[in-house]
Amino acid sequence: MNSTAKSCAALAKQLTDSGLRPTPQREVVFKVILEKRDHPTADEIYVRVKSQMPTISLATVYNCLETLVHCGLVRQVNLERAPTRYCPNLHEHAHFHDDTTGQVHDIELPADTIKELRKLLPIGFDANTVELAFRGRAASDPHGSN
Amino acid sequence: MNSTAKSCAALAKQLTDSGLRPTPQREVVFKVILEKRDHPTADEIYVRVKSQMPTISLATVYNCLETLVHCGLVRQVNLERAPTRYCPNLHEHAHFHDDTTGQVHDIELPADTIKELRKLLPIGFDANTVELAFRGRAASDPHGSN
DNA sequence: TTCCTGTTTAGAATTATTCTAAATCCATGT
DNA sequence: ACATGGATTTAGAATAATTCTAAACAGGAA
Repeated sequence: MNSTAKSCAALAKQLTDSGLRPTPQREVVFKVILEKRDHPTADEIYVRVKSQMPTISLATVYNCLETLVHCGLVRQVNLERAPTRYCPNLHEHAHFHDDTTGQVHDIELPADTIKELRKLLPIGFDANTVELAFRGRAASDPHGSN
Repeated sequence: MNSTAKSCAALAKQLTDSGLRPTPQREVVFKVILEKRDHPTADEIYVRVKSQMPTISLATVYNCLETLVHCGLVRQVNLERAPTRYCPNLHEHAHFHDDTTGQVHDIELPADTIKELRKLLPIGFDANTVELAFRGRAASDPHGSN
């Protein structure tokens, strides 16, 4: 089971499973996020989508993103005080925010890292999400990611 | 060495060390953050400060906060898409954001947790900050913190 | 005192996001 | 095929957090 969302076929299924419609707007937004995995912001997604579907509105992009996040097809990444970014990598992973370039890199984690981190919580705390984010600078092209 | 900022005396020193002036505004903002450690937002700080110094402006509160963060007297906490919060606990610690109440709790971490997390970074990545945040719900008063 | 630089202030500006209300779409029942 | 109703999209207004701007102010060095 690859936890990275793969295709628009998956999209249609996931949407209808949630009682939602696989509309052209949702498809193109999803496609754009899959295409270039650089953690784009809503605005960047808007620009990219417009070239394929010039009539789409920014509000729709926000709507679609909300829907995709809700269905678990896309993850939302909030780093420091900056526009929210979107990420189709559904693996448990951390993010590295490069202060120099502003780019966001995925950092894959050993299988049980998040599980271990959860154990650090005192009793009484029940986390449904764990976010691990680094900030700093990355060598120009650390491992070919973007 | 207690890494939690303790007093306004410490403030004055830290500021002058950085070539900045220990102004009344900076002092009162700092005092308010120390007083009630509930991770207040800039706006909440503004309200609290105004009762002691009614002429202060919101912009000044933002300025002072920026200064305090710069001097390392206060930490900035950004959780999901919400107003930035401020925290005088300078220990390495994580945050737990309670979805139900909106409250933020400090989670103290074993001494080397952050160091271990840093090791997970591929070569070429050099992090100067590591943020670990949980979201979920906490038992009504998990351990008397707020 | 005068000058200089750092600081504060009020209000305008910016930016990301959400809201609103009207238009449109689509599946369904007739 | 056709009307109905709920979901979706749209454009633009509204909101909220933060930053910017320009003018006033303050305090220390010359």
